[in-house]
Amino acid sequence: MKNNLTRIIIADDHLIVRMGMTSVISFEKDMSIVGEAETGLDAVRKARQLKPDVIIMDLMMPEMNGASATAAILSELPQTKIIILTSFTGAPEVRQAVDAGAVAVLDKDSSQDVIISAIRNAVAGKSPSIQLQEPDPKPPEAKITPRQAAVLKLVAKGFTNKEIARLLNIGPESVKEHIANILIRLDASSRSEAVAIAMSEGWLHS
Amino acid sequence: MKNNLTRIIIADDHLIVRMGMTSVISFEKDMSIVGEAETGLDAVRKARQLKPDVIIMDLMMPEMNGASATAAILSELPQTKIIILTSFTGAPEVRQAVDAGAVAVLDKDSSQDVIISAIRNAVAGKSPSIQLQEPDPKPPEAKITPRQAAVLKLVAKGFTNKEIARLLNIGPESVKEHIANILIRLDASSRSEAVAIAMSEGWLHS
DNA sequence: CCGCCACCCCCCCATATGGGGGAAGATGAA
DNA sequence: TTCATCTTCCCCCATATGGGGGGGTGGCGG
Repeated sequence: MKNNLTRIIIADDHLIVRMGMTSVISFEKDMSIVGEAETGLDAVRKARQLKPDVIIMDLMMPEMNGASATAAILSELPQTKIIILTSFTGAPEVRQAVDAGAVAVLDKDSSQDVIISAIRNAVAGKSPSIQLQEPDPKPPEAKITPRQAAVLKLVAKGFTNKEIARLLNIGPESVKEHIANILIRLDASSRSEAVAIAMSEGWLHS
Repeated sequence: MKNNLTRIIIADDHLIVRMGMTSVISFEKDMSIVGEAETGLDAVRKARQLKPDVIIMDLMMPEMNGASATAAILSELPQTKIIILTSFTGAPEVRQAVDAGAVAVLDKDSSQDVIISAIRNAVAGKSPSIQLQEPDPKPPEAKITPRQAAVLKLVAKGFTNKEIARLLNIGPESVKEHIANILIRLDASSRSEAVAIAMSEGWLHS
């Protein structure tokens, strides 16, 4: 590592988060925040102007979300290391951002050490921090089986058992079976409550 | 105002937010952060120990949400000034927190000046910052009526129409009517889908 | 090997649900 | 006032749902 500073842009619509990030990074002598952005679009513009080494990017921002901004920036400045900052490493947008080329995913709960080392790993070219969101790829599976999850997703879309049966190419009785087991596992008394539980746990969506 | 420091607790599950808040407040010589909490329950305990003048409280926290924590703390230490910090001033929990006695609501986007003056207003007994969340009080009501929302919440808990009828002191036929209207308004084909839609829109929860 | 579990299918039946119709009061806007 | 909307309640009926029983397959680990 040369004596160069690691130049960082922090993109987040919350002032507090930007302040916090600045505060965290200010302890590191080899890092410097060269710019801030409040929206995804803003991040793209600032990246073009400042050509930073690292961008710490929030997922949920006005105008353009973090995943889209990541894709846009990397198409122009492919050497930029983009670290996604989110409060929800299980969110579906996280996968999009990673697919778009983000090198790491950081939970907003992360300790100072984790944040700093994620930045260092990013500039060093290592990107093992993506697994941060892999540890729990299937919390649903811990509670319900893949097949049950598939059924539940269709239930959430309002399909009847018969329709679900046709969509999954199984008999309606099997769908009943699956739903009965889902109700037991989730301790729900109806498919509606099961949907509510699953959504509040963040399963479903796709 | 005496020469006393304003003693502040910051309650937020995100380290970054706590760092940011600390950073913002560190510029003010008459304010001091005496404690941090990562959950609502933690906030209650810390408040009991430290008896701060002001608590800056996030709404969305593990174990206990900010609104409940606000109520719990004020029941014990009514003189405490609690300022709600949220990324979503339109959220339904905001109203609960205000009802529970929070003196102000701050958006996480707020500038340093706004945050600091909100704290000063709080300790001075003025609380004009609550109107921040009035602009859009009822996004759900735009789609479904209050009564329908009440019914839908109970549907999400798995109650049958009959049970909902008893809980709301109305006839089961009325519940059917409400649900039928909900299905029309949300363009859903079953109560399960209605629950899924409502939850994905962020209405429900409470 | 055998038990366990996911997955599939079939029967039964009581109840819940969704959809159709109509009606009435209360409120508030046109 | 008339009109729309919300709320409450009533009738009808076909279907979906939830719960119970039974059966079968295949895989995985003790």
